Amino acid sequence: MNDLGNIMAVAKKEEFKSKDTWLADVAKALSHPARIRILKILTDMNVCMCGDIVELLPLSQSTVSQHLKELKRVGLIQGDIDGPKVCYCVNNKTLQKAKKEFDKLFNKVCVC
Amino acid sequence: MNDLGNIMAVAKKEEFKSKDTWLADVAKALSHPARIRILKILTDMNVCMCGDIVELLPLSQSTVSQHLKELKRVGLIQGDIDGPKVCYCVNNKTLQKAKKEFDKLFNKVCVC
DNA sequence: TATTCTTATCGTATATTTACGATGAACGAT
DNA sequence: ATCGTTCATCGTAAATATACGATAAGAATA
Repeated sequence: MNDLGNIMAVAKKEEFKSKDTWLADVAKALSHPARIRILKILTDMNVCMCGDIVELLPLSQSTVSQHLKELKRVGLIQGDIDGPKVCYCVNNKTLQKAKKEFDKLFNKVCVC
Repeated sequence: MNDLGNIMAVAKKEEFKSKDTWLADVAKALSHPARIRILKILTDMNVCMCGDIVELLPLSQSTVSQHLKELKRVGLIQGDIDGPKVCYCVNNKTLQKAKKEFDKLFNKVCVC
C-alpha cells in the first residue's frame, strides 16, 4: 500500500505537454468502435437523432448515450436540443484540428 | 447479477466492422500522452533505445516498457534487439495506414 | 565464471471504462 | 392534467488500464 502510488495512475498524465494531452484525449474518445461508428454515421448519413443511432448499433440506449457524451466531451460532436429529441452533428472545427494534429504525428519518416 | 451482462463489456466490441475496430484499436494505442510523446520522440529525434526514452519521460522503466508494448501491439512501432539493448523505431507502413483511415474519418462536412 | 547493463515480465493496487436496467427530466400531444 | 416519447443520469458489476517496485532473462564485459 504505497501512499504515493495511489494517485499516480492519473496524476502522471498532467506532466505532459498540453498538445500531447489533447491529442491523447481525442484518441481516447475514438478508442471504441462504437464511437468510430457514431462519427461515421453522423458524417456519412447525416442522421442526427440519438434514437436513430441507437437503432444502428448493437447497444442499449443508455450505452449509446454514454458514448455520445464521450465524443461531446472532447468537442468532436455537439448536440442541439430539438423539442424532446436531440440533434447530434459533428463539430468541423474540432475535426479539422484533430486531422491536423494526427497528420503532424503520422507524417514522419523512420530513419532508425 | 445478470449472467449475460458480465461478458458484454468486451464481447460487444466484436460486433462492429473490422475497419472500425482496427481504427479504434490504433486510437486506443494513442490514447495516453506518454505514448503520443514516445511516438514523437521516435520520429522527431530518432532516438531508439528504451533507456533513452525512459530518461525523457516522468515514468519508471517498467511503465515505459508497458507503453512501448502497447504501441508495438498495434504495429505503430517495432523493436529490434541490438545486443542487450532494444532499438525502437516507428513502422511507416502502419503510420501511413493510420493516417489514411483517420483522414477518411475527419474529411467530412456536417450538414446537420 | 561472475558481474553489469538493459529490458521485459510479474505481482499488486487503484482508477477508469464499458455495459446494462431503472429511473428521472423535458417536451409535445391527447 | 395526464400520457407517451426521447434522452440523460444513476447505480452497479466486470473488465481493462495505469502505475510502481521487484525480479527474471539476455547479452556484453571484466
